[in-house]
Amino acid sequence: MPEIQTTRITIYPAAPFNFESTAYSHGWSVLAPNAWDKERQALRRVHRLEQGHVVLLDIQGSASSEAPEIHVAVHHAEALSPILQSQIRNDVVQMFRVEEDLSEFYALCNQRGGQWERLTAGLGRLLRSSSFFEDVVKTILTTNIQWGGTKRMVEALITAFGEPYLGDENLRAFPAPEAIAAVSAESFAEAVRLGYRGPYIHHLARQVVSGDLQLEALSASDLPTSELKKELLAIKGVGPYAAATLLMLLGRYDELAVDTEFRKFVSEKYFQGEWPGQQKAMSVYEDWERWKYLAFWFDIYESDG
DNA sequence: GTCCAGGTCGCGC
DNA sequence: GCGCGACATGGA
Repeated sequence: MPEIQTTRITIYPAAPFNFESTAYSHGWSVLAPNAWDKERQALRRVHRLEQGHVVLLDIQGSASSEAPEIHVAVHHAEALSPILQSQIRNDVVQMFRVEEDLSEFYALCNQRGGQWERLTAGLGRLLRSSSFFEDVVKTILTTNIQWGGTKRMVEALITAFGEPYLGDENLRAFPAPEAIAAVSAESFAEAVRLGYRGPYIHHLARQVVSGDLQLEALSASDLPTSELKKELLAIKGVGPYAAATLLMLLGRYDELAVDTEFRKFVSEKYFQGEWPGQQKAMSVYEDWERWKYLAFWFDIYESDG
């Protein structure tokens, strides 16, 4: 057993920034290889670096909302070069959307008043993954399945193809596309029971590895949302719901992800339990301009209490 | 056993 | 462009 070292990295987001609400903002917080430690209000993640190192991240926020800080404890065996440390910093910055400017959204929240004002204290950031590949795979695995099924499939995928942290079979990182692409579609389907989604994931991994699909470049592109959406819809397994979810993950909130959850909530809250049709349902959030997704998300969140 | 899930695909019209 | 059945899997 190699000796474990801990390297600490501190990130200083601009205020307002609420760590807990970002870390625990949606299902991604508890979807492997992430885990939420409620006691310590800490996000743990088995994290694979580009060069193949696997480290364990323990991420916490500071108490102060005036001068917010993110404390990352990196547990590792091999030495962590400054380059690797900087990569980890960038990954955490992406996951927590440290550089996303929500001031325009907050202005709309203040106009609305009431429950919406609470968000302006640095809420509204929804956790991302450190790679868009991981976000796309996970999003495809949320379609036509209950949340329990999504968790099971993601865990199975990680168990079969994720690299372990220090040889610990129970702590594995999210698989690199190369690991999935290395096996045949048949072996992949046998190794991980993803149902009809299996071929989509395998094909996606092969496309990413071959360079036919430049996912990470796409995620960083400044294409207009409508064109970006077209590119996302071209991915097998990604339809209107998944595309809107992925746009949200990329910080574009103009599209609503219409699914059973959306239908149920909007019907009940605004239309006496009747589904009014997609156009009318979406019109509920029309005046949120390019912040519709966040408005819907926190409409549910605030209604749940 | 039967139904169906935070949908999407591929067809036929 | 729109409607419709099929789709793998396992939990409810």
